[in-house]
Amino acid sequence: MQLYNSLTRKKEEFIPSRPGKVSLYSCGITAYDLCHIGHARSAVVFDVLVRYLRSLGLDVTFIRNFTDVDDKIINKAAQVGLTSEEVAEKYIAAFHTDMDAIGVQRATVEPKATEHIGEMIGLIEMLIKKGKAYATGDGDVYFRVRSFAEYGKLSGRSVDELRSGARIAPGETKEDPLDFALWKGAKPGEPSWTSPWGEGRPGWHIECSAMSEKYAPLPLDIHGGGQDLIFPHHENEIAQTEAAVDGPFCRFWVHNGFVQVNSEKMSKSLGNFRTIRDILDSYLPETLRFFLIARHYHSPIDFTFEAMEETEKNLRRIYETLALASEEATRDKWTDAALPAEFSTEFAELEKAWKTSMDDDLNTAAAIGHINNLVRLINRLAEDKNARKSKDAKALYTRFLELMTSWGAILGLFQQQSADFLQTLKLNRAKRKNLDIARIEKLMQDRQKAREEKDYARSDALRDEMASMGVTVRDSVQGAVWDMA
RNA sequence: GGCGGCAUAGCCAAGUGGUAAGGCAGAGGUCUGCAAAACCUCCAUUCUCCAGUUCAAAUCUGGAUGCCGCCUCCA
Repeated sequence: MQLYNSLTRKKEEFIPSRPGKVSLYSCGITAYDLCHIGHARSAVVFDVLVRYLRSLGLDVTFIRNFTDVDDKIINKAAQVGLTSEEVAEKYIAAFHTDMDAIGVQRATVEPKATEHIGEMIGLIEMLIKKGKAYATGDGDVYFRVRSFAEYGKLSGRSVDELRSGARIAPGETKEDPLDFALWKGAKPGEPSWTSPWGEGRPGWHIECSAMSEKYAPLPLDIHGGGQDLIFPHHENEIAQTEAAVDGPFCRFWVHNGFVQVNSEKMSKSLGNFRTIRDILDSYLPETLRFFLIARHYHSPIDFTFEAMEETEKNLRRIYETLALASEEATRDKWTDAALPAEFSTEFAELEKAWKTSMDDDLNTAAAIGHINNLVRLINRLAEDKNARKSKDAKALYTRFLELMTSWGAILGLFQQQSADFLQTLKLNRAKRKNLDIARIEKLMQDRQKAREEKDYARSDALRDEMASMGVTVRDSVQGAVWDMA
């Protein structure tokens, strides 16, 4: 498959360096608050990538770390009267709860920074020995940016450009304003570990260098994260690891785009920060997941409730067709009537197109487009009075259900029983619209009675009453059902 | 100021040289007691604008305009 590599700025054929095996490291969260939908997007994107690579028969070692020692955690701990460990533990648990809800699978390894202090110290010592880092004497250790000639190759910046903006803050003892901390001397009350430079704690960037190297042979095949991590975090990881091991750190850098809210960057200061839990209060987890992968992972996406409503309608349409296909496929009698050739021809084309899209830089947006086309094809088949009952139609219904199951297992969608899902979705929407379900059920019964008595004036009046509540009624052979437009 | 990205229908959104996927909304039709759902037809001679390369450009090049991100913590 082709993947867009941020390092080379072009799409490249992805071939694992070790046949059949893939190492993928993705930057996880700093555990100091609830995850927002930006975290959800990043997690979902790499979850789909891992699932897809595995579906290709590759043995993927997926590493997603937790930063559990950091200024933000320390601040939060002081604010709420917990220890840093307690804060980190609480939000790691919240991460798992929320990510489980939206179908993000656990990584192969989920290392925590505090469990790898020894590895980090080892790496820092190696960098000092090579002249790439220096201790200041007051407990801090810095990476000597100018000593790494290729610094800036990922973010497209030159050291000279960066220098013009950087300053040494008062009290800092860096040699150069660009140098970044590998180790920070302990301040009173902060979590700290014993090191050759005294009590202290690691800098942020060194964690990922130490943990990726520990759990995967270098170079990594893929390193992922949000686009905002390109500079300085990923740039610094490259500098640290490559300076230490004198070899390449990672072959493919894959970065997901941002989630914006109403076209603005999501931030706490703007007050448009949306946690996963906020969204799941109103929408089903699968709707959020579908929203996140219905656009290409590389583009910024704009979160709006209108977009969620549209996504939900598309998802419902797909599940309606899954329900239809399941029902059609269980028909008792099948005929020998010939199926018009275009059904199977188009079906085969769409099946191929799905894989082509996924192979093209994980283009889930296009892949979902093909699923929608397949949905229409199945609906059209089920509309055809002759074709729908033919043995060939049975084969297509069955194949459709199989494909949706296997594709859905990659996308993390369409895994529920369609009837259950549709019922759950209906109740979810009814709740969101504050509908009185008991009253609707009563109106439905009254209307059914009126219809049986062929009192259409009354049944239509009852339907109008429901329509004014936003409820639509559908009559079928099995009886009347209600839903919302 | 420096670096990078984006600009496709009413809205969302695929499409990186061969003549515009898909979703939502909308119009007409089939079906239906009437509806709804589904299906069929229609809905961008055109991809922000200008110039260029090419037999051929939404796709490549140059320029203009607009929007966004990063350069400080950030998925």
